[in-house]
Amino acid sequence: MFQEKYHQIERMLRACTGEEDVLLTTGGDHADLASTVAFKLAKSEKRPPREIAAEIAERISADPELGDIRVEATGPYINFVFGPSLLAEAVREALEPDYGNHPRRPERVVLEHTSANPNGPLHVGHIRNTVIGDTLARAFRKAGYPLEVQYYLNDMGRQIAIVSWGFDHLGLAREDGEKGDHYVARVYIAANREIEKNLAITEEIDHLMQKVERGDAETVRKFRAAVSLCAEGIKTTLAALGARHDRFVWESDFVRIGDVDRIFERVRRLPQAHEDETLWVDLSGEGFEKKYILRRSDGTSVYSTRDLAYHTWKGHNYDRVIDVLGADHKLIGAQLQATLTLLGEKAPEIVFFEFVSLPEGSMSTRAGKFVSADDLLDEVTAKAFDEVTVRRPELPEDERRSIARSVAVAAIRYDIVKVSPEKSTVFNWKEALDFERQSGPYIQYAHARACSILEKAGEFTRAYRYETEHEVALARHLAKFPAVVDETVEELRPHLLAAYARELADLFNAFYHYDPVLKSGGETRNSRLALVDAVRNTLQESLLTLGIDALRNM
RNA sequence: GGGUCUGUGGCUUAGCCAGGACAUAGCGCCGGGCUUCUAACCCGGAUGCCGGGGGUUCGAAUCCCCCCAGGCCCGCCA
Repeated sequence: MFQEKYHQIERMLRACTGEEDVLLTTGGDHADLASTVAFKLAKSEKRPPREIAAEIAERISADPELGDIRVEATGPYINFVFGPSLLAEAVREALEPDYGNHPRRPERVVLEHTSANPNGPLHVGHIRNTVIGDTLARAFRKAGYPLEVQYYLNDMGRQIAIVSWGFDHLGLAREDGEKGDHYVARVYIAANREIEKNLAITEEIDHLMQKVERGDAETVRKFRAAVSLCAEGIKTTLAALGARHDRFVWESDFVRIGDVDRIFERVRRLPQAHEDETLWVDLSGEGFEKKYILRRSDGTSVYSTRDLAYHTWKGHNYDRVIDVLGADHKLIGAQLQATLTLLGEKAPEIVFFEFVSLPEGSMSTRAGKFVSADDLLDEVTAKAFDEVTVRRPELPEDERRSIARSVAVAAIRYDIVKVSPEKSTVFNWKEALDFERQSGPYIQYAHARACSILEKAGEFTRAYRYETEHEVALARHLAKFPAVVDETVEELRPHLLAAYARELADLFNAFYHYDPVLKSGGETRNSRLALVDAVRNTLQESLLTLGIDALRNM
């Protein structure tokens, strides 16, 4: 309804003013939609904007196509306010199952996210990638796109060689109950300590990398074993966070099936290519200073070469290619895009997010300086269990445990997704453990409240008459949800969805305190119950899109 | 040094790309509200030269230039 009315009003304003861009936006507190086109016309017509706004408002309000929308000029602004029948329509739409879903769209999308190196567990920096990526994935599916989510497993990098060397030489045993990824990190950290003590080991690592690139069976088997062990642990963590990948793509496959060699051949034919002891591309024409090296002097490929092969493959199999990457990949991401373009391939769209650090500085798997996602989940779940036990002591323990797990994921995911990706952040335990306003649990709580009211209400006949300030504000906000899903996907900004859900919870809580539902009667009661149900459904759909459980009880 | 992102009340943060109506909200602080639909809640109050300086514009947190501060990047690592 909202998007339809937006386009209708835009059309009417265009017809009325002759302007292409009629400067139509959401009107905030003032209106559902508002235009500042009068300012623009004031210049060419040399007349005061308020005069022009008044004229436009008058002409448009005379048009029967307008329907149940009130137009008024407030000074130079032209405001459009939805009338009662549109508010009723908004609530009716918000009651539909899968509210916010868009019709199927044709473009096949591949979204890559997380793709952390399998040399240790995911830490609080990695899961910013996971939460942004998984939320976008859910939003894309809601927006109607056929989507595949991929994790690119770097299984032949230097750090894997180090892990493999560590397994062979350090004799560290796996502890009881130790997750594979944490075990791998322990070996990786210890191996790095050895390398610091004895630099000759570096040559052994180089040798391992040459062997794996040549496809030496024993070395490949060892690398795969280490990577699998770590990846299993990572998958467990991803599942606990509610993030699902459709496919894990192994980097070494692109070497094995010959795609990397084909990239070498194609790059070599580029006018920008240079071949001495290495193969490199001169991207100075694209604004990059340094050589973009794709083949080492020992003949092996580097990460960038394999990434070119991977993205070439993605470009051939999908219409849109999207990567979620940390800001430390900005340069290499831009070089990748530039080189793919030179090769005539599709360049990916990249969503960058800035770094998460600890109060004491940057995180480092190699130095063992990080807060793992597993530890974070454990701590937050323990706190959530305490909270739910205080509030709902009568619930059986297994139910409290289950609620605590959902609340913990909500707290963690929301805490991450609510911040714009371009902001760098410092991990903070106090904020991570906060379940109050502007948190995931706060939104879950609003949803549970709505469920509770509906449960107590029993049968009722829906009505749709909204008059109080709080009812009207809620209905207006409900109408915007499909547009927010669209905007999230178009701008690749998942925090828009986070803000929307929080605002809806805020409005619902205010309504809850001012407008009694069960104690009202007749059409008011039926209208408010329908509104509560519509809010419940919309909160549920937005929480689901954020990867947060919509609890009925907490 | 070059590139890039960020800088909004004590702290965290929205708005910036597509310039307009009193700059968004939370935490913290002060003061209220639970025999009433779940108080993980609500209401009121104090707190802002939107990093600094120029410019463009009828109008700048938003666009342009310079400067300052911080993060990240600048490897035959990934």
